[in-house]
Amino acid sequence: MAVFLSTFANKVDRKGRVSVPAPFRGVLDRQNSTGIILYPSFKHPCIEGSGDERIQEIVDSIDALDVFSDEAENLQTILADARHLSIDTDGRIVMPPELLDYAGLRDSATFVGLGKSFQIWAPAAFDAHRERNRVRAREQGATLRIVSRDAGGAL
Amino acid sequence: MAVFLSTFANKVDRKGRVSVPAPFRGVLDRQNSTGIILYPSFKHPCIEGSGDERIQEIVDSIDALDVFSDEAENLQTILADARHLSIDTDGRIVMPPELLDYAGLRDSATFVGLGKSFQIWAPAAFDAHRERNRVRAREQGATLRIVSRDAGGAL
DNA sequence: TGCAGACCCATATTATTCCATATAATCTCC
DNA sequence: GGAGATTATATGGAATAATATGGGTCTGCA
Repeated sequence: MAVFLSTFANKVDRKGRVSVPAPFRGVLDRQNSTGIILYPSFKHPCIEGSGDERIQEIVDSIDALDVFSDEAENLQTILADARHLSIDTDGRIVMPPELLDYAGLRDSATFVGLGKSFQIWAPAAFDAHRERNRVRAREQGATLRIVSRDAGGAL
Repeated sequence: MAVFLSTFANKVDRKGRVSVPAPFRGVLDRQNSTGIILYPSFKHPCIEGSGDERIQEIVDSIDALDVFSDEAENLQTILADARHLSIDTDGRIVMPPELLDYAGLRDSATFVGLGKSFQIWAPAAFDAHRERNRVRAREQGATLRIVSRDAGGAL
């Protein structure tokens, strides 16, 4: 399966238009995706994106649940906030104002490949996020090493 | 299968007419739906909506049930209150007064995509409902995050 | 004849398509 | 291997189409 890789920063014009990075468009083509799905991230101030088959997975998950459960309503919240956007002949999408606001996007957007999906960040917010992740990875890596050494009794 | 996504707020005029959001009309077309089915929600003060297909599923379900069961009667209640509305050449429907009352609709209606179906809310009521859902999703998300070992991070 | 519904039209606003250009990447031929 | 040519990409602006929405007209029905 084709995967979203690497990071690209593109401009957002006055109409809210952004070029989807060409490599991402290639991935979407290979997934036979008719467009692109965007929805606000639960966890971060950024936008989650993917091909449209992802939404089918969420809809199917909801079907498998009790219609009136909290869990089903949580998932439905994703659908209510999600947007299906078509990519125009120039490879651009028009970002809805709600999503621009949610991610704090102004005149630039950073596309971040995450394998099966990707994210869209305000550049400054993404830099901070990446730095936090690096620090945490370093700390947790150190912790893991200490634990495994202790367990092994090498010290 | 095409799914209802996103949220749209449209006006209700003096005659009770509302534009069905164009993306929703597209979904209905792709479902070969001749019109639109509306019925009051069991759980919330809003209107549930879908294409004709969905009602066919409900009718078939009733056929498969014990005629005198509570379940059958619940489903039949839906049918009794459900309305089939046709979409006019301008993409509008005329909302029946009973449904307007039930959802507390006055001069504006919020269409909320939920995948295979959608809901219609009074804007203020929907805002409150959405906020409740967000709080709950955050709480449940927090629980999940702790379980998935993200608690160690600097979030 | 009054009333509600279906249908038609006008229009402002918004969204989509089309076109032009600058920049970057790739290719080709010498 | 390198300079010029060619293509792909990103980006801005203008032209065109779609949408939402208000008002009017014509029916059939009570």
